[in-house]
Amino acid sequence: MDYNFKKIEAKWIKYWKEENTYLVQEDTDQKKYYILDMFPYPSGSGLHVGHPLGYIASDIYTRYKNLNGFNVLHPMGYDSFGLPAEQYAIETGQHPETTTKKNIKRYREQLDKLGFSFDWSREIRTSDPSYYKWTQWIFKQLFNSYYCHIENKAFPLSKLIEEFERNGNNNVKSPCDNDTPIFSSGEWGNFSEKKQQNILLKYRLAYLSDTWVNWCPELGTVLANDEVKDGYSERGNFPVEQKKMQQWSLRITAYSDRLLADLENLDWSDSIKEIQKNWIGKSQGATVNFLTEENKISIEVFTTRPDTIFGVSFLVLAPEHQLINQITTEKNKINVEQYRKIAGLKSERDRQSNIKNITGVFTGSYAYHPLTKQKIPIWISDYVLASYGSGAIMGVPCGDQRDWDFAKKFKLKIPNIFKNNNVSEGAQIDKDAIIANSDFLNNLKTDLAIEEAVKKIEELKIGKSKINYKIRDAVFSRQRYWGEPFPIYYSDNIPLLIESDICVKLPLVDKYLPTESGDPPLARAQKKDWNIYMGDRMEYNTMPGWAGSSWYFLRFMDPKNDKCFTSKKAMNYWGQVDLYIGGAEHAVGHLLYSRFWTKFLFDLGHINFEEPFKKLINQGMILGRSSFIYRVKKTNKFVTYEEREKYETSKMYVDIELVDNDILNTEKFKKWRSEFKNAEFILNKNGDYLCGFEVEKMSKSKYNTQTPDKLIDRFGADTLRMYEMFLGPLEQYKPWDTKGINGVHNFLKKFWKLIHNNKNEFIVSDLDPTNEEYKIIHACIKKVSEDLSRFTFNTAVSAFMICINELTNLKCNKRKIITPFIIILSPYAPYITEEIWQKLGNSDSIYSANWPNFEKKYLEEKNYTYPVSFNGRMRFKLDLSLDLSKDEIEKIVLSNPKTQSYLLENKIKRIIIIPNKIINIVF
RNA sequence: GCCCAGAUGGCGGAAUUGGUAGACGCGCUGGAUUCAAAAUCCAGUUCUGGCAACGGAGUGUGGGUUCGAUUCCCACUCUGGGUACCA
Repeated sequence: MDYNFKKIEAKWIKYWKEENTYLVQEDTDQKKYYILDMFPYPSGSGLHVGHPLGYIASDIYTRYKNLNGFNVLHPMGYDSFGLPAEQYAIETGQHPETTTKKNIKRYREQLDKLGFSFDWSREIRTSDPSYYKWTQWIFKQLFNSYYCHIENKAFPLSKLIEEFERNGNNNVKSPCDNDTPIFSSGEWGNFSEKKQQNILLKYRLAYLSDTWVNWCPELGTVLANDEVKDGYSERGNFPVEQKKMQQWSLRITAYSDRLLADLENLDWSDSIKEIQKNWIGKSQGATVNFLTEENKISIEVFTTRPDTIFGVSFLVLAPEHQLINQITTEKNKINVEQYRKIAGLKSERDRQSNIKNITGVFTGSYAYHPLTKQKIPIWISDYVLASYGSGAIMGVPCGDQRDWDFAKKFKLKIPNIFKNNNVSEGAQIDKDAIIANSDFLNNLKTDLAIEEAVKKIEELKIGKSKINYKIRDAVFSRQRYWGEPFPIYYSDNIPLLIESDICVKLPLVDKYLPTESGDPPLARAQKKDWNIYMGDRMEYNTMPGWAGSSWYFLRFMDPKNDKCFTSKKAMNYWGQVDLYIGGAEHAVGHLLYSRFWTKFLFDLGHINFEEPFKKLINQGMILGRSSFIYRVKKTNKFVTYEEREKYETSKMYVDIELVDNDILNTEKFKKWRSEFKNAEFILNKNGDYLCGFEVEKMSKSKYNTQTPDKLIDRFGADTLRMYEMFLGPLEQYKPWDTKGINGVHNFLKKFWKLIHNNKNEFIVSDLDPTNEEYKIIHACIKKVSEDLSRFTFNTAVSAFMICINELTNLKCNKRKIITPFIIILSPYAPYITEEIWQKLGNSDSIYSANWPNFEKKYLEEKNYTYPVSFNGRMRFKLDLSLDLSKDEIEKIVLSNPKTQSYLLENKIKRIIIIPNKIINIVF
């Protein structure tokens, strides 16, 4: 083998480690650049080929920036808390820390092989107490803060307490729980300590509230949406219901407006900004109160279309609405109860997506229309969500399609409120429609009618103008073991902070399951198992996966600091992340929460920037091919793909390692998980179990991951790096396929051959290059520089190939050409270029070289080959001097005999000549 | 359902501002080398008619704007991602 990549790569991994080539320090003489990858969750299946895609791109850009004189921070770490490790712990009894450490070791080995320029001295792990100590610290800050809408920022709670002592809460404009009472300073002073704490909890940015969870009674635990399939638990296939549970929440809604407004200045893709915008979901509308006929209960609805108020013919409440019990008449109680039970089994997503299957139930009660005083029926339906608006809507079948469908199904009235409108076909959703049959709103267009309607509603005191947000406060607790414990204990049922600096460490437990009474796993820990224990009990919940990832970019700047989360000095130098690369699937989770925490820390003066990530690139996913098996419901029998329709089945992922050519290895499958030990199979005619498949996201939960190891072994990391880039644009989604990898490997071999003789001896020429050779290398420098500056990593690979093809044709192995070539290639293929850099006689790393400038003079052209088109269709080409004027070009073209043969008898209408571009003759 | 993307040869993709559609690579076909194979090198390769010269069609579908559309506009189809406890 001439190009011995194995030897070369092993040599340079060792060198970089020994020489600390990629160690980064603050250096105020140098301009900084901070490049960050979304750090991985270290799953048991190892790094898959999708992970390095972004890391390779960021590594290439890091090296490019570095060669251009920047001091580049490019760290890596692990988001090491998470469900899969816990699941594995439940199954095997191993502590998640053990498996996590093992997985991290594996990841590190894989990452090292890929030749990344990470500064590993800065590695962080979110599950390490030295890290989560500071996650807890941030939680403490959130717990001890409230948001002030007057100054539009967060403040320490002490400021709020002072205000309560002085004036009560009458003038306070701060987001708080809906049931917060109004009190005077005197009343505040007379409240018991417990009552005061309860009230403060209603203002804290981290607070306790009741929220809905997927509860699986049989497993005695809360499930992630991911773990629920069609209303059953993926594990064990048990029914799942919705249950209310007291949990920690973070008041992200306080920041809605700022999170929305500041999107504007971010260098992020429009689509991701749009996703966040829609997630925040700011809408201007109004609340309207409807009084019930009998007991005069007021039902508040929220609407974005108050202009359609005269079209209301019914009200709909969410099945969870608090007033239902009071409203429902005796006669309808049974129906309503039944309906609520069924709705409780459905997930929110099911309720929203199943619009063809309209369901609902009548409460038996009526409300008065606040303007027309007409009687309108009050219904319950699961298409109304308790969590949005007020959990109740006014049904306007004439103006809203869902309302129209609902009215049709239950034979409710559909009063028309638009000019020239026919209500029998469907709702009128055109925003330009003119209002009719609506008293004072007649003949108005939507915009104006909304204004007038709101004015009237406020005047009559039947409602208020209101800005509503779709975004909800973020639920911040999980009933899990493998997450950050809260620095919280309870005394007399009041949650209190552990004030000392000590990190509350995860206690040991005997099992990673919930207790028999349904408490989270931490409730199993004995008092002595906690490194700190206070009050009646400790908090049993842990923090969610996104806690640690919401601020990790700050810790990388100063990862070893044990005095604070990151020193001011480090923060002032590194500042914002200049370039953040990661998947678009984090659009509203991680990317929104990090923005929230950054703003919060900014408000308290801990950091001096308000947005974490200046520029964001979303690498497209590398998609995998998942395999599926079909379990016959409520059994341990699995039916082959062909026969699956004959049974009632649920579709399940199966590890692609157990599948070859879509045929399941049933023996391996039985050993896969203990629950399948006695699995039975219904096979096809050939006696095989055929799996179904889908091309989709590569993910551990889909068991469809492919690792890079085998490819590195066969082709080397330089080849894999270039191939992943060559696959297509970074941002695009693409299915994984190794077919083309040979081409990239051949390129490196070809390059090697150009500068080595038959005996594999290195050989370069010291002759001066010709203009032609200079032109080739400078065209390549130009193309690669441009491509890198616009992040099109794939086209640069072609440019390298073209360059080597052309140099090979000229048999050019001149030092003055090869040197700049390896420098621009080094970000892509760091190993082979280090090797050649050394062979060229350099004693330092190629990492300390300078990026070459391309020189225009080598690329200037005197002539251009014009495509000559007739009616836009290219017919022939004409090589012309670029000095010619338009008139001269026209003369030459018209006098060309070919022109006549295409024109024939036709008269020329127009001739379009764009110098250096095209000639088009229109006839 | 809702929100966001994407669709170009047999395959991955290129065409940067509306200006030669298919760069580069894979695969395939033929040839050279070889006892043979691998490796390497050379030539061809969108489809279609034709010996050829040269035509016709063509960037998911249908329409529009333009001298000119993969690129801009409108309507749709399919695929993927997210949808609040996977990360």
